[in-house]
Amino acid sequence: MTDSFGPVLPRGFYARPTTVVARELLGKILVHGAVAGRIVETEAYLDRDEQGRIDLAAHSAAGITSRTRVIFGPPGHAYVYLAYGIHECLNIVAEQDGLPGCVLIRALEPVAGLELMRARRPSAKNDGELANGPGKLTRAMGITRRDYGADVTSGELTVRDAAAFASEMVLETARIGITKCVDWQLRYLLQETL
DNA sequence: GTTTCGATAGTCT
DNA sequence: GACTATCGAAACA
Repeated sequence: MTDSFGPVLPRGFYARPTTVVARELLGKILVHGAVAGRIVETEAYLDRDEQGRIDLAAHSAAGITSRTRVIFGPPGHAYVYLAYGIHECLNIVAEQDGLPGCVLIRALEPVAGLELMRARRPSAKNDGELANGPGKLTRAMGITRRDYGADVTSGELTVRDAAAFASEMVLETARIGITKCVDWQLRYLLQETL
């Protein structure tokens, strides 16, 4: 990859526990073609928690289907699904091949290709609203179900390493928009320290 | 400013 | 046949 966005994260980055991958994806740069954004919010969707309880909020809890199969496959691939019949959402598969686990990318700070993002997101009132939600960021970045299963360690859609955040801290909260396992603290966000 | 609600189609039961 | 890992417009305060 010979562009200005920095080194692509290797497969090994993703072949770790989902919670670790979710936390460490914060601050990294998601690149799709000429557009890029800094990841500032993620959620982990697990197989089981530390006490062995099944994560019933995870799509993989339904088992291997045509939709969920990529979640059980090798790490570092994109799981894109349609939410509420309208919005496409991007996840990145974690854990070793054969084990389910993925990280929902919930929000980005636009970094490059702002003009294109604005054109794709006409309802955004300012640049902060271009990608501040899982359905919004896929729209802004041009990510669709065509990217289902895409390898994010090479090609058009990649995640790049970035300098560690200095003035921000990681906040852990409950996940959004689910009805099962609502108290699990698996949402990670970057917050400015004041 | 906050709350409510409809849109809309793929997936699973 | 029911449900959904969301969004944005409209209604209200």
